[in-house]
Amino acid sequence: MVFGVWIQQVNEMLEQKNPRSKYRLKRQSLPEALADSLRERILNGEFKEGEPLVQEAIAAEYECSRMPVREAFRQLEAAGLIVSKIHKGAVVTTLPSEQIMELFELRAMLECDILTYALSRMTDHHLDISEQILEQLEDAYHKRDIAKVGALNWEFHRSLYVPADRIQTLALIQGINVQTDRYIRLQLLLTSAFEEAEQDHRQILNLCRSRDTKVVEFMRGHIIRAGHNLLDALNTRKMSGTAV
Amino acid sequence: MVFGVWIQQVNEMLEQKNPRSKYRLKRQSLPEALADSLRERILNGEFKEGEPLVQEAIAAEYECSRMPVREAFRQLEAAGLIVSKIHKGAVVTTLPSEQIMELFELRAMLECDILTYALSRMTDHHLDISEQILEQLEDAYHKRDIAKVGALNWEFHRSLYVPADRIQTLALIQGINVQTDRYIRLQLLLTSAFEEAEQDHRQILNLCRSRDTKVVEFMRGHIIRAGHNLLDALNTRKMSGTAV
DNA sequence: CGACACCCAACTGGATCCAATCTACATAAG
DNA sequence: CTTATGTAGATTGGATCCAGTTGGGTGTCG
Repeated sequence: MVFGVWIQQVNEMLEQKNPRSKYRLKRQSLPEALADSLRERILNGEFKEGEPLVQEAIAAEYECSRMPVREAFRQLEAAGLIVSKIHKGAVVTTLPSEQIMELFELRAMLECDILTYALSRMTDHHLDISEQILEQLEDAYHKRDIAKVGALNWEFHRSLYVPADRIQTLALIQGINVQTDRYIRLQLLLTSAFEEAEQDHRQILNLCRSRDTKVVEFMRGHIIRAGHNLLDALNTRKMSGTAV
Repeated sequence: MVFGVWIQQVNEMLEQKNPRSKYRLKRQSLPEALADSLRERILNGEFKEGEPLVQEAIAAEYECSRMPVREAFRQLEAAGLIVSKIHKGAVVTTLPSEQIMELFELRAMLECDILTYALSRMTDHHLDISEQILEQLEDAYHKRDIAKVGALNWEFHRSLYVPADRIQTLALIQGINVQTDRYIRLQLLLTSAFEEAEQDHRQILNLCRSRDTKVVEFMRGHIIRAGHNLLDALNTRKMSGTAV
């Protein structure tokens, strides 16, 4: 299970609720920082599917020894981003398309569930924050900043779920989103199908503002459609024989 | 997210489907073996909630250096069984009861979903395997072998879901089950409420044999009830002031 | 008597070194 | 010419060593 580390993050977020000290400095060990950086690079497609990750090369890049790299690899492996075989090294995970769709279906199920909880607990303050994120997201999208769009897309979804106060569910969803993000960012490169998602987001926020329970089913459609669009994009890419 | 490592396991299982070589020797590195062993010990309650895990002590126990221990810790942390703070070491995770119930609710949702997929694909062969596991489970239960009951309980559930061929979902469920197992085993020590679950299991298997879709809702009740029973047991224990 | 500073022991974090294993290429036998 | 085998380079796995941080205990000063 990939979500232990997210639980910790979520917990840290929630600790901020009672802001005994306003300033929290985030301290992370080198392996964690490395894992963050490598995760981002995988998500951005810098390391492509099936590409081997060599410990020594990474260590050299970050100017550290191989040890923290090894620990970071364990984290990424637990997150499902890489698989490592004994004495043969690590490679970036490759998912068959059925499993990609399965991930989107899982997201649909879990995110609809948590959204139901969240809807009745949302305050206007929550919604303002979501709107703020959405504006940043739209901005990033128009600037074609893929990495930022990927990150903010999740931030927006997440902001809608926080009021539910369902820590385990949120951690689980975050773990799945990390995986789907890879493909969403890939899709952003390939197609312009994200336009549609942009409009969905506005609609979702509006429905939330009026506390309309129809938003749950709309969200399900939003996620499932995103999955289908992605698979279409991947298939046409495969058809046209473009290299990864 | 905790489920990357499970995905690998599940994939290895499925690889056996095309048995190019009948004999597969499982080779795991020391960190993996350590993680397995430590996970089992945490699940069995040998390391209790909040108890610190000292790298050096573990390393001495297993007669190895601290390095594989550190990597094993990363895995356990990703699985949500321990949390480690920088320069302060690792402690066994403590979950508030709302989060425990949340885990059971997640299981209910995910396991019902996958069971729906599995039901239409089950063969008699699958069911025979499940029955076999169930018999072992009943046997272990009558012998009061807590660890074995915990493991076989999951094996039984799992065997019902395998036909669904939903790898990601199964991996996710497995990750959650690892966490709930801790408390299920604790409950086995405290109460005799598992009798009820035993009968449930027979009922579930019978409904599966007749491919009755009512089994899905029955499963939901089975899991949710297990969660409630567990919380009751935990509360009465807390009331009576018994130490962990 | 209490508060603050300092110091020391225990532990974790990271680097370097050595051993085990895999891959690829070359070489030899059929 | 094909296939099997042996060997060298590369890469991972594990152990040992050193540095940095934490927390508690002691001593000193107000």
